[in-house]
Amino acid sequence: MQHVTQRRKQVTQAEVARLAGVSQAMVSLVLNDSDGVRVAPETRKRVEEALRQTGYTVDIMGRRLRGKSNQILGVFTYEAVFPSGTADFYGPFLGGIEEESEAQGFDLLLFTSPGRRQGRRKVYEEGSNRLGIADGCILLGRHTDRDELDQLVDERFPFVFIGRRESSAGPVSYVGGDYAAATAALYERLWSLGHRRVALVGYREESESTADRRSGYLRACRRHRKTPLALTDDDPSAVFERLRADQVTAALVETTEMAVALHALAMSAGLRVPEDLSIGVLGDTDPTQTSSWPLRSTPEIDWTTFRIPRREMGARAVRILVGMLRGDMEPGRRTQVLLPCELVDGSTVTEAPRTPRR
Amino acid sequence: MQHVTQRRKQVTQAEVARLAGVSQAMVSLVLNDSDGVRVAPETRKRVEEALRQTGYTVDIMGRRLRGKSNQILGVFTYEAVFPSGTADFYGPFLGGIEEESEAQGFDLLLFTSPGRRQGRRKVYEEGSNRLGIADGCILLGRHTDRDELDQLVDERFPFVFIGRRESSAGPVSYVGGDYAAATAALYERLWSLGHRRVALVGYREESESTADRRSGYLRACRRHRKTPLALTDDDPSAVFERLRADQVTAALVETTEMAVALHALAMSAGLRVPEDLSIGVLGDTDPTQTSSWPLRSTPEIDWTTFRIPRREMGARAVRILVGMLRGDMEPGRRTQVLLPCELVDGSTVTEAPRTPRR
DNA sequence: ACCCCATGCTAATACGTATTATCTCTTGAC
DNA sequence: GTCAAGAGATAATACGTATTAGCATGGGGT
Repeated sequence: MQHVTQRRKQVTQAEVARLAGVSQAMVSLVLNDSDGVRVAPETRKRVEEALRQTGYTVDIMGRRLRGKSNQILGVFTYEAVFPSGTADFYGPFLGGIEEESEAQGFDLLLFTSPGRRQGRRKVYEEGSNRLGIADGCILLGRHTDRDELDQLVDERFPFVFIGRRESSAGPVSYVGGDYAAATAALYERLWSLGHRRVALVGYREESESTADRRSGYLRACRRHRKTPLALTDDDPSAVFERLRADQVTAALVETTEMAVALHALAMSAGLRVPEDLSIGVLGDTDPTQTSSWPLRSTPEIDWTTFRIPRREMGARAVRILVGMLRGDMEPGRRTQVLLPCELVDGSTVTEAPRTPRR
Repeated sequence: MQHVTQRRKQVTQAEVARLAGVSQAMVSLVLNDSDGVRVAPETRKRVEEALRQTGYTVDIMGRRLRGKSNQILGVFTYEAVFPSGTADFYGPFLGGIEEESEAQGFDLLLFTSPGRRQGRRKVYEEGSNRLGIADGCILLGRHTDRDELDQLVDERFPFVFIGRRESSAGPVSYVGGDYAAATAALYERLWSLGHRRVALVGYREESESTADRRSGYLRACRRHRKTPLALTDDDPSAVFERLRADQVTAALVETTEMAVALHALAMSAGLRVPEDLSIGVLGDTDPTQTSSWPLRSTPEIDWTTFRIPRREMGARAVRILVGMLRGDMEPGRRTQVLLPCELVDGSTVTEAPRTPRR
């Protein structure tokens, strides 16, 4: 038993060249089929034969170091991609990404190694940036690190975010859902059903998506000359009390968790949903996301909400990124896309009650 | 508008060195804290200051170019990883793979580009093997290509299969589920419930997993001195008729699809499941797999089956692969693991009927 | 005064690849 | 016979990093 690791002899171009009796450069030329440089058919034959014999595979590091692309798109997620639970947030995104990558002829590099800080991943860990292995990168995840984003923009590394992101360091390419428009549309739906007191219940934490939802809500309020009631309190029962006090007949709720909690509170207070209180969920949001709202055993509720086109977003992001890599765009420009979200009619919204609740 | 792609601005050690007034080597020394080489505290200070100012990050490629091993594990799947449907076959496997990779400090490279032939992916495309990009590779998928597998073994590329595989070219490392034992256990369960005519309904196509299930079934039959009845016909109603003709009281069925079809046929023939016919499913198999059996709108049935430890299999495969890469094993040896599958008691198995069905 | 050695740094090199400049033939035209 | 052209190959180089060999300096021991 030889204790030496039978290291897979990484075949280099130099070895292939030796076997074929040519120079390393010749091998590279044959491999890359460079225009303008002619290779004798006989030599090409010999080199190709040697390539087959040795089972040569290109070393991406060497290649990339030289500044060539290696047909790899990085995918960086701020949380684990495959959760242990059944709920699956990233799945549809990745589905779209995978599908489109395959169509475009790129492999996907999932960055998992950089380690985490407090459960969240970091792009830059101990000053090492692994992103560079890929030609470009797609970033996903709710918990974005501002400084990291800035640094990324600064480095001019080609990347596309899924979900709208802003950076003080410059414009960011992204593909997001048009939450503002969808929220406004949901408001309009409620309005047409007779609701005149519509509240917004959102995250306290400020992120782009939360801001978008609120801006859509505020826009709709302004349009109908109604005073907005935007609640962000983390305490469900306090929120619920506030809704009752203000005689709210419909609530636009940012996450399913919050909606579930409100639903439960309403039930136990003797209110029926939707007859007494209509509830609209602002997007089929991440079911796995941590929330301070207590999530009880959920009966399957057929929420009225809007569908976030996750799969399309993933695919679109890939197309944009590949476009950037091809140099289709002027360097400075960035592509920013908001895809429409389709309204989903569920059973948690109906006409406003005739007599306001006491 | 400059049409040249703006080259990525990467801070290099050389630039840091220039700023600090030292050599590139000095920067590297400071960064790596090499033992034996001493750096003057004052110089170290200056370099560290320059590092902070520039926001330097290590270029992983330059580094790995020296050491080889790029801390990347390849994942090759013979079908798309993220299906568009809700059913998710690969999810749990990948979950385990991801988790363990992260723990081991490896990134994952999903191979999607090699193109497909008739919907199935191919490892070797145009003779070039992209797998070599990774340090080692994990292979998954029902539709394995014999020749490809042989070639892989031949190349001595480090890889681990998920699911038992055999190759004529040599031993293969794998992590599988112990279908034989689990099938035998399910048989024993049925036996203890009084069933004396237990049939096997499996794939016609011969694969390792199918073979394992059958071998477990045959072993159990031998133990109880019963003549096996192993059906592989693709026509559900023919199979069902055969079961009736042979007065079978319990069927071990390889896939959920087949089970669903049998269930439906039994119902429409006036038989109750499980009172008249017990059905055990041999593993919670891939719900997305194509089957010739017609899959009707399925009521959610609480099958009696065994749980395939997918997540554990993924994680284990990674550990084995990383071990191979580290050289823990003697080169020639291969690791072959079968993980136990836990029995799941559902509502499709009960005591054998007193009077055999007519 | 001389040598030795430790200290603190730099120059040089290797890693694998792609590309450019350069070199060597062969051949055809004059 | 000479020259130009051009085909066909090679040498050289750059990419960013880690490491080793080596260079300068100075202090202490003999």
